[in-house]
Amino acid sequence: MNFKGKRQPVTIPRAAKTLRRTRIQEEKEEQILEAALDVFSASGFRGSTIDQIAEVAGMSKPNLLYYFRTKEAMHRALIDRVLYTWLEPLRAFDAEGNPEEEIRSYIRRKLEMARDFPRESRLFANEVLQGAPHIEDELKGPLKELVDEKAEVIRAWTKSGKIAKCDPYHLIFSIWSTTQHYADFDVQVRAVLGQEHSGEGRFEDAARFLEQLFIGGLRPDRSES
Amino acid sequence: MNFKGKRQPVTIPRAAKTLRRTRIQEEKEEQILEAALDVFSASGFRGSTIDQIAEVAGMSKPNLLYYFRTKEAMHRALIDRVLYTWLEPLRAFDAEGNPEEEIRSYIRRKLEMARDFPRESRLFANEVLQGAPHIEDELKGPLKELVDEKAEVIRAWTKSGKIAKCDPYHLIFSIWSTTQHYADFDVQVRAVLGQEHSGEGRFEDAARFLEQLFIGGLRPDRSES
DNA sequence: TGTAATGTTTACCAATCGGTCAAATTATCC
DNA sequence: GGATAATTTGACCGATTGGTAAACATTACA
Repeated sequence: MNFKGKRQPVTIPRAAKTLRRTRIQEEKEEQILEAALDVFSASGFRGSTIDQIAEVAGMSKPNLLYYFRTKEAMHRALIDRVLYTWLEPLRAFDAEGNPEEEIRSYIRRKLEMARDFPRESRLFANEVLQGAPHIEDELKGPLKELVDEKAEVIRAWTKSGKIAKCDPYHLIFSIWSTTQHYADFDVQVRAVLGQEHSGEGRFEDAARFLEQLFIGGLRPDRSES
Repeated sequence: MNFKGKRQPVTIPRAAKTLRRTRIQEEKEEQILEAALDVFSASGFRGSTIDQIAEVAGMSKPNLLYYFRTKEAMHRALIDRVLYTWLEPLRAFDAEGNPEEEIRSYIRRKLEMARDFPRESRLFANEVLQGAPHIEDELKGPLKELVDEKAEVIRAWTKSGKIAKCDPYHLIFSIWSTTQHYADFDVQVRAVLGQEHSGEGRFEDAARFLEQLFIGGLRPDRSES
């Protein structure tokens, strides 16, 4: 009551007094981010509206804005929450493991994520495709560092002859693009395969092909001059 | 003067009297589509505004709408114009050619398109990513037919043992995704590679890697049980 | 050169956008 | 149960959206 002015929404004080966090807050923010994921992943940031998100979340627009003060804040919260999870498979890439097996399981994992979390994949795809205006820092920071680290691992493998000599960065790009394709371009994949091949077997087929491609393509057998 | 009502914009009569088509029409429509490509490819359909396009095109909004009556009409005209060109590389896939060489040059061509026409790539990527609401018919029609045809060619190659046994559809998907990645996710690629590797050599590196990957991965050498 | 067709612009519209406000409602805690 | 803080809502705001109307300017062509 010190100031007659506006009471601050909860998401701001949260930083100040970290202790208090209502059950309702927990639930509603969850609800909102879930809806936001639906909408942002389907239309991109600019193409999405707060009203859409509110409708999907089943609450009024001002109510949304009570928890997240702006559309940007929603998007940011979503990105932050999803990014860590999204990089998990790459983080699991183990320098000590068997190269062939590591690559194989990385492909598997990425493909599973494309199957099980297509909205998350599309969220990033939309963002990056449109110039990554909101996640540039994440790309140049944490992402680059992680990739640099893993590229070094791969380079070591190539040097010791465990896999064919190749550019580790482009290898990683290729695994990303081929696997995420099944989430991001799902409509196209379905359209081309037709109904007959659009069942769940689709992902098994893709996994088999990609393993064959990458394992075969990286086999150190012959000298690739 | 027969009707006092609105004069029809040119793009409609065009269908009726195909003969007349002004020099100005030619130029302005070109100008508009060029600007529209800029904007749509950067923000997707829903995220783009007519005002943006008008500004890029250097003309007033009503003037744009004189040539294309709606935002949708612009988008459609753009899609129609670009689609044929975009499928050209796949169309060039030759059943009679040497499999290894055909695949190699298909990769090259797709990669060149990603480098030289990134906006076109992103235009489609945006559209497909957001559920292809405007090009569903094209995907299920012309695209599917072309892919079916070329998949048959590849299948013949695998059966005759010229390349390793593999799913032709997923092979095509993989070539699409890996090559278009360099256009669609350009920002990410740059961010990860850093400035030092973001020069023109980038595409040469990518080409080398992808050829190695696909040629190696499809070599029929050993029996892939 | 005149005039009809074509092209361009200013002013405007209703709908929707992101976001605010104050009042009303509900949960929390003593 | 009452005070207090947290939550929710309807009404609203200025800016922007896609698109229109009609006056005005230019071009093509006889």
